[in-house]
Amino acid sequence: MPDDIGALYFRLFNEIGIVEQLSRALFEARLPDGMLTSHFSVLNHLIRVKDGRTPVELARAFQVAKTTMTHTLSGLEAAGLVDMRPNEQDGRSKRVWLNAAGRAFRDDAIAMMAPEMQDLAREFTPEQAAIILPELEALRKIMDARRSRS
Amino acid sequence: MPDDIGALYFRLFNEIGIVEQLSRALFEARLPDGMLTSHFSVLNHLIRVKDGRTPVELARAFQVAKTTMTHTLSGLEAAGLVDMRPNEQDGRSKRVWLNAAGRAFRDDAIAMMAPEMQDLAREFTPEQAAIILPELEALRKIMDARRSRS
DNA sequence: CTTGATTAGTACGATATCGTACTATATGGG
DNA sequence: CCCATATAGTACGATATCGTACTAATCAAG
Repeated sequence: MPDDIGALYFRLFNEIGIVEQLSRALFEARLPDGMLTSHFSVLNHLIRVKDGRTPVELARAFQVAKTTMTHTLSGLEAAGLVDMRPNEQDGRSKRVWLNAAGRAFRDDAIAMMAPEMQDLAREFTPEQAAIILPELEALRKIMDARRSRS
Repeated sequence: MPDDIGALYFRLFNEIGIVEQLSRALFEARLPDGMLTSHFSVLNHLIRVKDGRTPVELARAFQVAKTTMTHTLSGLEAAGLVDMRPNEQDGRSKRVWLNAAGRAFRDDAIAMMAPEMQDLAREFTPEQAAIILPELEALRKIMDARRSRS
Protein backbone atom coordinates (compact mmCIF):
# COMPACT_ATOMS: atom_id res chain seq x y z
CA MET A 1 0.00 0.00 0.00
CA PRO A 2 2.60 2.59 0.92
CA ASP A 3 4.39 1.77 -2.32
CA ASP A 4 1.25 2.37 -4.30
CA ILE A 5 0.62 5.63 -2.51
CA GLY A 6 4.14 6.85 -3.20
CA ALA A 7 3.90 5.86 -6.85
CA LEU A 8 0.56 7.64 -7.17
CA TYR A 9 1.88 10.93 -5.82
CA PHE A 10 5.10 10.71 -7.80
CA ARG A 11 3.08 10.34 -10.96
CA LEU A 12 0.83 13.20 -9.90
CA PHE A 13 3.73 15.59 -9.32
CA ASN A 14 5.41 14.40 -12.48
CA GLU A 15 2.33 15.25 -14.54
CA ILE A 16 2.03 18.58 -12.81
CA GLY A 17 5.64 19.37 -13.62
CA ILE A 18 5.19 18.54 -17.29
CA VAL A 19 1.97 20.54 -17.61
CA GLU A 20 3.69 23.46 -15.94
CA GLN A 21 6.49 23.41 -18.49
CA LEU A 22 4.08 23.09 -21.39
CA SER A 23 1.87 25.92 -20.17
CA ARG A 24 4.84 28.19 -19.56
CA ALA A 25 6.14 27.54 -23.07
CA LEU A 26 2.67 28.12 -24.49
CA PHE A 27 2.27 31.44 -22.70
CA GLU A 28 5.72 32.77 -23.39
CA ALA A 29 5.42 32.01 -27.08
CA ARG A 30 2.52 34.49 -27.18
CA LEU A 31 4.12 37.20 -25.06
CA PRO A 32 6.34 39.95 -26.47
CA ASP A 33 10.05 39.24 -26.43
CA GLY A 34 11.57 39.38 -22.98
CA MET A 35 8.23 39.08 -21.24
CA LEU A 36 7.82 35.95 -19.18
CA THR A 37 4.93 34.10 -17.64
CA SER A 38 6.09 35.41 -14.28
CA HIS A 39 5.64 38.98 -15.47
CA PHE A 40 2.19 38.35 -16.80
CA SER A 41 1.20 36.40 -13.69
CA VAL A 42 2.15 39.28 -11.43
CA LEU A 43 0.24 41.80 -13.51
CA ASN A 44 -2.75 39.50 -13.55
CA HIS A 45 -2.56 39.00 -9.81
CA LEU A 46 -2.41 42.74 -9.20
CA ILE A 47 -5.66 43.13 -11.11
CA ARG A 48 -7.41 39.99 -9.91
CA VAL A 49 -6.60 40.54 -6.26
CA LYS A 50 -5.59 44.18 -5.82
CA ASP A 51 -2.58 46.31 -6.53
CA GLY A 52 -0.66 48.09 -3.83
CA ARG A 53 0.74 44.73 -2.68
CA THR A 54 4.27 44.56 -1.30
CA PRO A 55 6.96 42.47 -3.02
CA VAL A 56 6.99 40.02 -0.12
CA GLU A 57 3.26 39.51 -0.35
CA LEU A 58 3.62 38.78 -4.05
CA ALA A 59 6.50 36.38 -3.44
CA ARG A 60 4.35 34.49 -0.94
CA ALA A 61 1.36 34.44 -3.27
CA PHE A 62 3.40 32.79 -6.01
CA GLN A 63 5.63 30.78 -3.69
CA VAL A 64 8.86 32.11 -5.10
CA ALA A 65 11.92 33.42 -3.26
CA LYS A 66 11.71 37.12 -2.48
CA THR A 67 14.88 37.69 -4.50
CA THR A 68 13.08 36.22 -7.47
CA MET A 69 10.19 38.61 -6.98
CA THR A 70 12.60 41.54 -6.76
CA HIS A 71 14.01 40.45 -10.09
CA THR A 72 10.59 40.02 -11.70
CA LEU A 73 9.38 43.38 -10.43
CA SER A 74 12.50 45.15 -11.64
CA GLY A 75 11.73 43.77 -15.08
CA LEU A 76 8.15 45.03 -14.91
CA GLU A 77 9.32 48.40 -13.68
CA ALA A 78 11.96 48.66 -16.40
CA ALA A 79 9.25 47.87 -18.94
CA GLY A 80 7.17 50.68 -17.46
CA LEU A 81 4.28 48.41 -16.53
CA VAL A 82 4.23 48.98 -12.78
CA ASP A 83 5.21 51.74 -10.39
CA MET A 84 7.04 51.00 -7.17
CA ARG A 85 6.42 53.47 -4.41
CA PRO A 86 7.45 53.46 -0.76
CA ASN A 87 5.03 51.97 1.71
CA GLU A 88 3.94 54.82 3.95
CA GLN A 89 3.04 52.38 6.66
CA ASP A 90 6.42 50.63 6.73
CA GLY A 91 9.71 52.29 5.93
CA ARG A 92 11.33 48.97 5.00
CA SER A 93 8.76 48.19 2.43
CA LYS A 94 7.43 49.16 -0.97
CA ARG A 95 4.12 48.87 -2.70
CA VAL A 96 3.57 47.82 -6.30
CA TRP A 97 1.06 49.78 -8.32
CA LEU A 98 -0.25 49.04 -11.75
CA ASN A 99 -0.17 51.89 -14.21
CA ALA A 100 -2.12 52.38 -17.42
CA ALA A 101 0.55 50.65 -19.51
CA GLY A 102 0.51 47.65 -17.20
CA ARG A 103 -3.25 47.32 -17.40
CA ALA A 104 -3.17 47.65 -21.17
CA PHE A 105 -0.40 45.09 -21.43
CA ARG A 106 -2.33 42.60 -19.34
CA ASP A 107 -5.49 43.14 -21.35
CA ASP A 108 -3.59 42.73 -24.61
CA ALA A 109 -1.92 39.57 -23.39
CA ILE A 110 -5.25 38.09 -22.41
CA ALA A 111 -6.67 38.99 -25.80
CA MET A 112 -3.66 37.28 -27.42
CA MET A 113 -4.19 34.16 -25.35
CA ALA A 114 -7.93 34.00 -25.82
CA PRO A 115 -7.92 32.02 -29.09
CA GLU A 116 -5.41 29.60 -27.62
CA MET A 117 -7.60 29.12 -24.57
CA GLN A 118 -10.66 28.66 -26.74
CA ASP A 119 -8.89 25.97 -28.73
CA LEU A 120 -7.72 24.28 -25.59
CA ALA A 121 -11.23 24.44 -24.15
CA ARG A 122 -12.50 22.34 -27.05
CA GLU A 123 -10.29 19.44 -26.01
CA PHE A 124 -9.88 19.98 -22.28
CA THR A 125 -13.29 21.27 -21.35
CA PRO A 126 -14.07 23.98 -18.79
CA GLU A 127 -15.98 21.26 -16.93
CA GLN A 128 -12.81 19.23 -16.62
CA ALA A 129 -10.90 22.31 -15.53
CA ALA A 130 -13.59 23.08 -12.99
CA ILE A 131 -13.26 19.58 -11.58
CA ILE A 132 -9.54 19.68 -10.95
CA LEU A 133 -9.11 23.35 -10.06
CA PRO A 134 -10.58 23.12 -6.54
CA GLU A 135 -8.59 19.97 -5.89
CA LEU A 136 -5.39 21.67 -6.99
CA GLU A 137 -6.21 24.63 -4.78
CA ALA A 138 -6.72 22.28 -1.87
CA LEU A 139 -3.42 20.54 -2.62
CA ARG A 140 -1.64 23.88 -2.88
CA LYS A 141 -2.99 25.03 0.44
CA ILE A 142 -2.08 21.78 2.16
CA MET A 143 1.46 21.83 0.84
CA ASP A 144 1.81 25.51 1.62
CA ALA A 145 0.73 24.95 5.22
CA ARG A 146 3.04 21.95 5.49
CA ARG A 147 5.95 24.02 4.24
CA SER A 148 5.30 26.77 6.74
CA ARG A 149 5.05 24.21 9.53
CA SER A 150 8.55 22.82 9.01
CA MET B 1 -18.03 33.78 -21.62
CA PRO B 2 -14.58 33.92 -23.27
CA ASP B 3 -13.42 36.04 -20.36
CA ASP B 4 -14.59 33.47 -17.88
CA ILE B 5 -12.92 30.70 -19.80
CA GLY B 6 -9.65 32.56 -19.96
CA ALA B 7 -9.76 33.36 -16.27
CA LEU B 8 -10.52 29.74 -15.45
CA TYR B 9 -7.50 28.42 -17.34
CA PHE B 10 -5.22 31.15 -16.04
CA ARG B 11 -6.14 30.17 -12.52
CA LEU B 12 -5.65 26.52 -13.36
CA PHE B 13 -2.16 27.04 -14.74
CA ASN B 14 -1.31 29.36 -11.89
CA GLU B 15 -2.22 26.71 -9.32
CA ILE B 16 -0.29 24.11 -11.27
CA GLY B 17 2.76 26.35 -11.28
CA ILE B 18 2.60 26.90 -7.54
CA VAL B 19 2.10 23.24 -6.75
CA GLU B 20 5.02 22.42 -9.02
CA GLN B 21 7.30 24.77 -7.08
CA LEU B 22 6.11 23.48 -3.74
CA SER B 23 6.57 19.85 -4.73
CA ARG B 24 10.02 20.48 -6.13
CA ALA B 25 11.09 22.21 -2.93
CA LEU B 26 9.59 19.38 -0.89
CA PHE B 27 11.44 16.71 -2.84
CA GLU B 28 14.76 18.46 -2.99
CA ALA B 29 14.76 19.07 0.74
CA ARG B 30 14.77 15.28 1.19
CA LEU B 31 17.39 14.49 -1.44
CA PRO B 32 21.13 14.49 -0.77
CA ASP B 33 22.96 17.69 -1.49
CA GLY B 34 23.33 18.43 -5.19
CA MET B 35 20.64 15.97 -6.17
CA LEU B 36 17.63 17.54 -7.80
CA THR B 37 14.11 16.48 -8.54
CA SER B 38 15.13 16.18 -12.19
CA HIS B 39 17.73 13.57 -11.27
CA PHE B 40 15.33 11.55 -9.21
CA SER B 41 12.62 11.80 -11.83
CA VAL B 42 14.89 10.41 -14.51
CA LEU B 43 15.99 7.50 -12.33
CA ASN B 44 12.39 6.80 -11.47
CA HIS B 45 11.36 6.92 -15.10
CA LEU B 46 14.12 4.50 -16.09
CA ILE B 47 12.75 2.00 -13.59
CA ARG B 48 9.04 2.65 -14.13
CA VAL B 49 9.23 2.54 -17.89
CA LYS B 50 12.48 0.85 -18.86
CA ASP B 51 16.12 1.76 -18.99
CA GLY B 52 18.11 1.78 -22.19
CA ARG B 53 16.26 4.93 -23.26
CA THR B 54 18.08 7.57 -25.29
CA PRO B 55 18.61 11.12 -23.98
CA VAL B 56 16.21 12.50 -26.58
CA GLU B 57 13.51 10.05 -25.55
CA LEU B 58 13.94 11.15 -21.95
CA ALA B 59 13.86 14.82 -22.91
CA ARG B 60 10.59 14.24 -24.72
CA ALA B 61 9.12 12.27 -21.84
CA PHE B 62 9.76 15.14 -19.43
CA GLN B 63 9.19 17.91 -21.96
CA VAL B 64 12.53 19.57 -21.37
CA ALA B 65 15.07 20.81 -23.91
CA LYS B 66 17.52 18.15 -24.97
CA THR B 67 20.37 20.31 -23.70
CA THR B 68 18.75 20.20 -20.30
CA MET B 69 18.60 16.42 -20.42
CA THR B 70 22.28 16.27 -21.41
CA HIS B 71 23.03 18.35 -18.33
CA THR B 72 20.88 16.21 -16.02
CA LEU B 73 22.35 12.98 -17.34
CA SER B 74 25.89 14.24 -16.97
CA GLY B 75 25.09 14.89 -13.30
CA LEU B 76 23.72 11.40 -12.87
CA GLU B 77 26.71 9.91 -14.64
CA ALA B 78 29.15 11.95 -12.54
CA ALA B 79 27.36 10.69 -9.44
CA GLY B 80 27.82 7.15 -10.72
CA LEU B 81 24.09 6.41 -10.83
CA VAL B 82 23.72 5.66 -14.53
CA ASP B 83 25.92 4.34 -17.31
CA MET B 84 25.84 5.88 -20.76
CA ARG B 85 26.73 3.54 -23.58
CA PRO B 86 26.62 3.98 -27.33
CA ASN B 87 23.45 2.95 -29.09
CA GLU B 88 24.42 0.05 -31.33
CA GLN B 89 21.45 0.74 -33.54
CA ASP B 90 22.27 4.40 -34.14
CA GLY B 91 25.74 5.80 -34.24
CA ARG B 92 24.55 9.29 -33.34
CA SER B 93 22.87 8.15 -30.20
CA LYS B 94 23.47 6.83 -26.70
CA ARG B 95 21.50 4.71 -24.31
CA VAL B 96 21.10 5.33 -20.60
CA TRP B 97 21.38 2.34 -18.29
CA LEU B 98 20.70 2.19 -14.61
CA ASN B 99 23.38 0.58 -12.52
CA ALA B 100 23.17 -0.90 -9.03
CA ALA B 101 24.01 2.42 -7.36
CA GLY B 102 21.28 4.16 -9.33
CA ARG B 103 18.67 1.61 -8.34
CA ALA B 104 19.75 1.79 -4.71
CA PHE B 105 19.66 5.58 -4.78
CA ARG B 106 16.15 5.60 -6.20
CA ASP B 107 14.95 3.05 -3.63
CA ASP B 108 16.52 5.06 -0.80
CA ALA B 109 14.99 8.27 -2.05
CA ILE B 110 11.56 6.69 -2.19
CA ALA B 111 12.01 5.36 1.33
CA MET B 112 12.98 8.87 2.44
CA MET B 113 9.89 10.34 0.80
CA ALA B 114 7.47 7.72 2.03
CA PRO B 115 6.67 9.34 5.41
CA GLU B 116 6.16 12.66 3.67
CA MET B 117 3.80 11.07 1.17
CA GLN B 118 1.95 9.29 3.95
CA ASP B 119 1.49 12.57 5.79
CA LEU B 120 0.33 14.27 2.63
CA ALA B 121 -2.07 11.42 1.93
CA ARG B 122 -3.85 12.15 5.20
CA GLU B 123 -4.82 15.62 4.02
CA PHE B 124 -4.92 15.20 0.24
CA THR B 125 -6.31 11.72 -0.09
CA PRO B 126 -5.32 9.14 -2.68
CA GLU B 127 -8.92 9.34 -3.84
CA GLN B 128 -8.49 13.02 -4.59
CA ALA B 129 -5.21 12.29 -6.33
CA ALA B 130 -6.88 9.55 -8.34
CA ILE B 131 -9.54 12.00 -9.44
CA ILE B 132 -7.22 14.62 -10.84
CA LEU B 133 -4.40 12.42 -12.14
CA PRO B 134 -6.22 11.16 -15.24
CA GLU B 135 -7.44 14.67 -15.99
CA LEU B 136 -3.91 16.01 -15.73
CA GLU B 137 -2.67 13.24 -18.00
CA ALA B 138 -5.35 14.16 -20.50
CA LEU B 139 -4.39 17.83 -20.27
CA ARG B 140 -0.73 16.97 -20.70
CA LYS B 141 -1.40 14.88 -23.78
CA ILE B 142 -3.59 17.55 -25.32
CA MET B 143 -1.03 20.28 -24.75
CA ASP B 144 1.78 18.04 -25.92
CA ALA B 145 -0.06 17.26 -29.15
CA ARG B 146 -0.85 20.95 -29.59
CA ARG B 147 2.79 21.83 -29.16
CA SER B 148 3.92 19.29 -31.72
CA ARG B 149 1.31 20.53 -34.13
CA SER B 150 2.62 24.07 -34.22
C1' DC C 1 27.27 6.41 -54.59
C1' DT C 2 26.08 11.11 -53.86
C1' DT C 3 23.75 14.76 -52.05
C1' DG C 4 20.36 17.28 -49.25
C1' DA C 5 17.57 17.02 -45.29
C1' DT C 6 16.85 15.27 -40.72
C1' DT C 7 18.20 13.80 -36.20
C1' DA C 8 21.32 12.94 -31.76
C1' DG C 9 24.21 14.90 -28.88
C1' DT C 10 27.17 18.71 -27.19
C1' DA C 11 29.33 23.43 -26.57
C1' DC C 12 28.35 27.85 -25.43
C1' DG C 13 26.17 31.98 -23.83
C1' DA C 14 21.97 34.05 -21.67
C1' DT C 15 19.04 34.31 -17.85
C1' DA C 16 15.45 33.06 -14.29
C1' DT C 17 15.58 31.34 -9.93
C1' DC C 18 17.58 30.33 -5.67
C1' DG C 19 20.34 30.76 -1.21
C1' DT C 20 23.32 33.54 1.58
C1' DA C 21 24.69 37.71 3.39
C1' DC C 22 23.94 42.44 4.17
C1' DT C 23 21.49 47.01 5.33
C1' DA C 24 17.63 49.43 6.99
C1' DT C 25 13.52 49.58 9.48
C1' DA C 26 10.21 47.84 12.80
C1' DT C 27 8.77 45.70 17.08
C1' DG C 28 8.69 44.10 21.81
C1' DG C 29 10.74 43.77 26.52
C1' DG C 30 13.35 45.66 29.85
C1' DC D 1 15.14 55.01 25.64
C1' DC D 2 17.83 50.71 24.42
C1' DC D 3 18.68 46.60 22.82
C1' DA D 4 17.59 42.01 20.80
C1' DT D 5 14.98 40.00 17.44
C1' DA D 6 12.37 39.91 13.29
C1' DT D 7 11.21 41.52 8.75
C1' DA D 8 11.64 44.03 3.86
C1' DG D 9 14.36 44.60 0.27
C1' DT D 10 18.74 44.12 -2.33
C1' DA D 11 23.52 42.53 -3.84
C1' DC D 12 25.92 38.80 -5.16
C1' DG D 13 27.31 34.28 -6.62
C1' DA D 14 25.72 29.57 -8.04
C1' DT D 15 23.26 26.86 -11.21
C1' DA D 16 19.31 24.70 -13.82
C1' DT D 17 17.20 25.52 -17.91
C1' DC D 18 16.85 27.28 -22.39
C1' DG D 19 17.99 28.67 -27.34
C1' DT D 20 21.38 28.76 -30.93
C1' DA D 21 24.96 26.83 -33.39
C1' DC D 22 27.83 23.12 -34.43
C1' DT D 23 29.44 18.13 -35.50
C1' DA D 24 28.47 13.54 -36.64
C1' DA D 25 25.49 10.09 -38.20
C1' DT D 26 21.29 8.58 -40.53
C1' DC D 27 17.98 8.58 -44.10
C1' DA D 28 15.68 9.46 -48.53
C1' DA D 29 15.80 10.36 -53.32
C1' DG D 30 17.90 10.25 -57.46
